[in-house]
Amino acid sequence: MTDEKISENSHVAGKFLKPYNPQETEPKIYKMWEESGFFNPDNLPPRHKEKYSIMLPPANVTGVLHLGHALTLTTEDIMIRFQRMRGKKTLWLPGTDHAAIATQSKVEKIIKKEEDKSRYDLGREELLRRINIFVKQSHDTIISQSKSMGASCDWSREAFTLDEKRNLAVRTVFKMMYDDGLIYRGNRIVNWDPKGQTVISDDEIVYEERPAKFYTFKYSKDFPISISTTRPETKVGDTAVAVHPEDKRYQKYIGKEYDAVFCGVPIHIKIIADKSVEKDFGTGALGVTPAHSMIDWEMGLKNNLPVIQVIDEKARMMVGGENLLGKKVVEAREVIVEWLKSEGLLEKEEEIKQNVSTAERTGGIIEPLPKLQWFVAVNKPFKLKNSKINGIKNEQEATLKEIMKNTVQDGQIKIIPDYFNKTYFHWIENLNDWCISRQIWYGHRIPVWYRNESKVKSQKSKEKTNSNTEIYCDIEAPKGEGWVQDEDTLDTWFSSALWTFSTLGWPEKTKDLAFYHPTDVLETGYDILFFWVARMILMTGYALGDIPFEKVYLHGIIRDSKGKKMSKSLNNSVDPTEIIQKFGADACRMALIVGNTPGTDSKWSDDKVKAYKNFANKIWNITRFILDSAKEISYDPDFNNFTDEDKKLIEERDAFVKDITIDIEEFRFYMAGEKIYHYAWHNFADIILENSKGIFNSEKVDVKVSRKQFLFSTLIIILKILHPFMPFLTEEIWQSITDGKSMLMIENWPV
RNA sequence: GGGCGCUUAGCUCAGUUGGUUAGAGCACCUCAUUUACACUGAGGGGGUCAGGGGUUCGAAUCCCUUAGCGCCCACCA
Repeated sequence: MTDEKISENSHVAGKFLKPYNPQETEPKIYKMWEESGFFNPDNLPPRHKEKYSIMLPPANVTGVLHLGHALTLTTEDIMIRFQRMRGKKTLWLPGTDHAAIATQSKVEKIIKKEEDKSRYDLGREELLRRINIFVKQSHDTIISQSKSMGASCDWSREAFTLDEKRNLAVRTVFKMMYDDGLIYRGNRIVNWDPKGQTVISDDEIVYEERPAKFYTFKYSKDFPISISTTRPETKVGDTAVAVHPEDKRYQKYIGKEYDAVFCGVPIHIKIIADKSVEKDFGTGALGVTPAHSMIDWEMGLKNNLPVIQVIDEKARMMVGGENLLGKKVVEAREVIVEWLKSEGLLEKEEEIKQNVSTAERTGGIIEPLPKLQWFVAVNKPFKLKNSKINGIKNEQEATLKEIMKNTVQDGQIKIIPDYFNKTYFHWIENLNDWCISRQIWYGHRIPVWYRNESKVKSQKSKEKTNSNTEIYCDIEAPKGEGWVQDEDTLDTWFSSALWTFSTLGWPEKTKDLAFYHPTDVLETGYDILFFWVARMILMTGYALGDIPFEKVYLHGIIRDSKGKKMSKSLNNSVDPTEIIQKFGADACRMALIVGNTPGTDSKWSDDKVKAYKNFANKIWNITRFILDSAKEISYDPDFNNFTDEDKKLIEERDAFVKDITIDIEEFRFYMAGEKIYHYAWHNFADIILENSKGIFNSEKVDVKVSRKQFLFSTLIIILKILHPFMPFLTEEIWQSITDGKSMLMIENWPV
């Protein structure tokens, strides 16, 4: 303690006669912080030298803040405020995410409901205009809510995943990867979402268990082998039947070819052998539909089978007579089953449970379709430039998968809690090429232009570029006539994957980039470990040859009091704004942090918040007591003549402060918060303050002075160590007792 | 099918890498009340640490095993 002054003005103590009022205090304090400029590291006093940086996970601009955001904001604000007080030059860079599919489908839904119009009725330009209006509102709500949580972000550096600078970063990385052969255009089976009318990546699929019927039948009366399927409607697109090469029942048929008319559609079937067929499943024979199944597609490639697409982008039949053509797949299924029955071909109909793939954002049932799309190759070697990645030398050949693996394997990036390493590696092992193109309009347009392309998109069954097509990929559009830009946009995670460095101005070589990157910690929910964290490691490793962050702190999901995930459909969401209104942001923050260990889900209860609201008032009254008692003694920061009893208390207190400092350094916020609560209330207030009453009533001046000085200095320490957790309350008290001469936010941490 | 995690007081959870008698908050019970604070204080009850086995001087903690719960990945047509 050096320069703190505690005011002795009587009006100061008077203010504490009323209970603490967070609603009145918080906006006022936040305004003061913002006006001080200290959220921006450039404005911090000279003692702040060493950098400490965190990039806030950009919130989706799809609506309002929920408790998950509140937890992110609180946890990161604790880290930032703690490090700022310890003298670090702290940058906490905020922003928002355009969340391509999520945002577009949300706006589309609104337009559909209000005007009964689709995006095609509006057209690309008008839809984007509407989305931008929605996004602006959504953004403003999110920012003001983040501020009400007390977040000490540097708003002057705020970024958006779809603003101009981030768009330049996206185009630059795309071009680099294209030139390195890591981004390629390929025709293959992709996950088509008929509801969202776009392709999605493997990670955006959610499996739902549903009952299904498993049919066993023959294509025709004279076809020798029975097959089984849950999707008879796709069988009009079959071009082979696959059996296991060692299956004695079917060996004699391998290589033979048959013609049949299946529900009015002529089909030509070749019998092939493939080891991936399980002899004991179903009939042991598999009808191969290369156009509508991932596995069948691969078999088709190996065996050079024709690919016949029979289902279109709207999940309707593209072949057959009146009974089939144009029908939705579910209806077509019934038609075919009826036909099988009437022809006496259906042998068995079983009830089974099946995992249906659905689109995460729209809920649409995924229809695997062959399409020409853009991919990032994760297993293709390239020369890594400027490598600082462990185990990969500069200019050495490496794959993106290796970058993701090496950085975490050798502890260059540390994941907290560490058991998520296993989940992470497991994911990488199963990772396939990343489909990055989306058929939606809101997002980063793919920086590729075509000339002489013969209506690639309209030919539904054969998506290929004709041989005359010229392809041009660059950061800017090509000069010359006749170039048409790719219609598609990029997966939203492509741009958020660049977040740690695009926010710092890359590809420009900015001072910020040199100073603040790599960032210190990435704090986010474990549910986006794959979507985001892994992709950031991939992209940063590729573009900068470096890690994006040194530590990954994964928090759990906040569930409702019964342990259910909060969701709009269940109507069990808790609005942080309401909690702040009722209990104050500080109380909300404490409730989110205490008892919440990393990687573990926690249950929300208003009772918990109430307890911390009471705690805020307790601190308030502790201050009042100290200011009110033994008023004749004023604070002397240099006082040193403590009684033995007080020396012991100081020793205890200082040991406690060291202890919680280590807890915070080692990311045990849940524990530090609880310990501070316990020390302040049940040790300092209940024991020490109670005991002081007797001392202040006595006539021993030395003892009184010693105790009063101890109480003063301990109050200061409690305010400081509690500040990262309850910034508003502590700053408000600080402002009062120092008469506004300094700011707690940038005070020295007491050890 | 593969992987991860959880099971500790009525409830929600800690337990820092094995070390006195297992902790906290909330809830509950008793008492106190012109008290800094009722957004309060003093005290109290309550646990075979999921079950079983093992390692150890010593286990909630390490190993094996059984049961239940939850999550992630794969997607058998």
